Formats: sequence, structure tokens, C-alpha cells
Amino acid sequence: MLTIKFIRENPEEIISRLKIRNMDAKPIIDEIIGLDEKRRTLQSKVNDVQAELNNLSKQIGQLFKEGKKKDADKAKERTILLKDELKLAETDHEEAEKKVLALIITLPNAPHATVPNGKGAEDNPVVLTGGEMPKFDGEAIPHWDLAKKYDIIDFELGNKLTGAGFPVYKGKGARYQRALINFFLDKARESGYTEYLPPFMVNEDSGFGTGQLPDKEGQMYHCTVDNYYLVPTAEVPVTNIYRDVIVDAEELPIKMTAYTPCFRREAGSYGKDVRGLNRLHQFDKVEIVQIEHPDKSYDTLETMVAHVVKLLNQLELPFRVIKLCGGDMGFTSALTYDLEVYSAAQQKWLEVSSVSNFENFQANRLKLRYRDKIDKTPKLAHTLNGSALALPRILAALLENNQCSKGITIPKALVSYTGFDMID
RNA sequence: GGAGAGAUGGCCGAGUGGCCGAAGGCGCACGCUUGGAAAGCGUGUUACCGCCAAAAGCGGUACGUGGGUUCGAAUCCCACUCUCUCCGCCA
Repeated sequence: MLTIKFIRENPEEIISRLKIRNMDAKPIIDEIIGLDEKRRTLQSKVNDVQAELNNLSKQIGQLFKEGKKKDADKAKERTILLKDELKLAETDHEEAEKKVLALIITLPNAPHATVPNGKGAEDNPVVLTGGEMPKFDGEAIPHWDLAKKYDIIDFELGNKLTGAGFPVYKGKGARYQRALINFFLDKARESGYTEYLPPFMVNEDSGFGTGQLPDKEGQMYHCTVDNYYLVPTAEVPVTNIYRDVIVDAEELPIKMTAYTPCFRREAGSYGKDVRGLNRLHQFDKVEIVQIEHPDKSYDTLETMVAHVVKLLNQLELPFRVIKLCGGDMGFTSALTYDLEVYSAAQQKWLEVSSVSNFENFQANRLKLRYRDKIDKTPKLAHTLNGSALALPRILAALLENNQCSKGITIPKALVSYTGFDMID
């Protein structure tokens, strides 16, 4: 959520930055500013009446004490008038406030000035590539067939137990998952992130804090009996640790990592893209989250991307980093890098990580602030997060790219985690 | 699931209708003291919103949440939420 103060003070900047999202925000910004002005006028009115009322009440108490009942009764009559006036002004004020909020909440985050223009995924520029493309003599087998051949992932069994999109990992498949989770958590810890193991369900306040609610509840599984939501990403519980918190500026940056399963209803998903591990209702992911000083958040974003790049190098996967254009960015982000790995058998790039700076968009909802020694008033912090990494598509690429006549090899960096160097 | 207790500032905790944004303590900051520290003494220390170009200042709001009674509510009434304790069940 953008702050009303920033909108009020920098309307032109907001409008031009939202233009990067191909959005003409002028009408709505104008409306917000107009309503906010009205709101402030009404607040002054409310304040004045309330002040007079407070004064009168004090006087009445005093008069009673002095036994001047007549004067007190006279003052009481005046308060009756004032109370009506107050009620009216309050109602109007509340209404204006609600309208402002309702409009602001529809505004996506303002993209960073360096976000490229573009309509959709095809316009995202590649900013970095790395790793070696796999070469095969014959046809590479897609991972869903490999999974069956080596009996490591059972999709049909998942259908039986739950439904589509809930695969069952088995034997070396299950161990491979566990190895990857441990590997990712260890690497994050080595980079200075504190490991958390958060709840896998969150309440409504947490859903609102990171921006999943109120609009996107359809994407989360909802336990209606208790009104809890299954986490769609560790970002939600981990970032919400700092909801309603004021931290000392010296504590920044705060670096956290967590593994959680992620649950997504993914209402709109189609056809061949959802085969195998490409799109699931439940998947595993290690997330990295940082809370940072506004002056440093963009440098920090780069270090987070570098961390993920390092992981992909260690996994020996061919990858590319793309910068999302305005038309392809998420609602809450100011700047996002996606990291993709190349899948040999599917012959396409698969998104395995998304690293974003949200600036103060989440912090404003979370009321996550920092305080520095010089200027004592708390200010909104910046939040960032990224996948490091999401497992299923990584596993898909690892299976497909490392297949050979004898089986599927395991990257060197992982062998000490898996306890085996070949799936056969 | 059953019974009971409770929710006040960064923390502990007092406050049962006005003098309470809230005693006292802890913590924190600054100063004095000291060779240095501790102790001691003194001063200060909530957040949000509005007015103001800004600072100062002024006004308003907030004692779990929402409503009600009253000229006036932390305090009385109603509803809700959450927490804790005991019993039951259970990994």
C-alpha cells in the first residue's frame, strides 16, 4: 500500500512511475488527493468540536464541585448541540477516510524508475546468463517420465491421496527433496540469514500484512472453521514476524530464511504447462527475507540475486536472470528479478526464483518501522524477499539435465546432502 | 470439549466515573559524581492523525476490538477476539 503522504506530496512522480505498468493513474490519484483534502478539513472540524466538548466537560465537573448546579445544567445543554454536530462531522470524516483507503488499496506499488517498459513476459530483458546448456545425443526424457522410470515421484498416488498437484516423492526422490532443502538452508545461513521454522498456517492479519488479503484470498487454501490460511509462501509468516514492530536502525538489515511447504490453489492454470512438477498445489521452497533501510534496499536486492545465482552455479544448472518489465510485475513489487533454469527435455526456461524489493509497500501495511538515533520519529522500512529456491522446477531441471545412459547423476555440491551420487 | 482468571506504555505493575496519556518500578538516553566503572543523584523517555512552509507550539485520538450509558469512561453495561491456569483428550 502506497502511503497517502507520499501520494499527496509527489503525485506527478507516482503517476509517471505507474505509467511503467501501463497504467493511467492520474484520475485515481486526483480523486485520492481530493478526498484526502476533504478528509483533513473534516478532521480539523472534528478536532475543534471535540476540543470544545472536552473543555465544557471539565467545566461542568468543576461547577458541580462548586455547587453551581444551574450553570452546570446550562453547559450541559450546550453539549447536546455539540454532540450532534460532532456526530455529523465524524460520520463524514469516517466516510472520507474509508473512501481514501479503498482507493489507495487498489493501487499497485509504483515501479522503480529503472523498471523497463513492456506489456508482458516477452518484454522482459535478460540481464545475466550462466551455466552450460546440456547436450544430448538423442531425445532427452521429460522429468515426469524419468520420475516413473526410476520410481521417485508418484503423481497418480498423489491424485489418490489428495488430488492433482499433490505429488508423492518416494525413495531417492524424497531424499533428494530433503537434501535440497537442507542445502538451501545451509547456504542461506552461511550468507548471514537467521533460520526460522514458522507456522504453515497464518491468520487474516498476516495475510493482509504481506498483501495476499483482501484481494487474493482465492489463491490461498482457507481453513474456514478456524479462519486460518495455509501459507502460499514463507514470505507471509516470516515477514509478519515484524508486523507492528519498530526496530533500531542499527539492527538493519534483518536477514531471515525459512523452509516451508507452499500451498496454492492456482485457480487459473492451463494445459501442457502444468505437467509433472511445473505447477503444483503443494510444493517446497526456501525463502530469504530482508528488512532493510530505504537507502540500502536496492543494493541489498542485488546481493540477494547474487545469492541465488551462486546457488544455481553450485547446482551446475544453466540459468538466466531477467528483469521484469512493468507489464509483468507483481502487484506489491517495485522491482523484481526472475531467475530461470533451462530444462533440457521440455526445452524451455522454468521460473525457479523471484526476487523483489517491495520498498515500503508491505511495510506500510505491516506498520514495520525503524528508528534512528538522530531523527527519532519512526519511519517505514523496506522489505525484500526471494526464493532461494523453489524445489519442484529445480528438481525437474536437475533430473532432465543430468540424465545419462546409466541413470541420473547428482551435482557434486549435493552429494554430501543426498548420500548418493546417482539415481538408477 | 468442560471450568475459571485475565488483557493498561519497550517490560513489570497501580489505578473502580472528572485533578489519568495514565502512580511506582525496570529498561533506555543525557548530565552530575568517579582515575575508570558500579552504586548514587538529577533530567528526560508512547504512537498515530490534524493545523503550520518548517521548527517550536497547539488541537485530537488511543488502556485487547466493536458498540452502549454519561456533560465526562482505563474505570459502569453489552457483544466479540485473544491469552493464561486447571480438568479431559492427544503427537
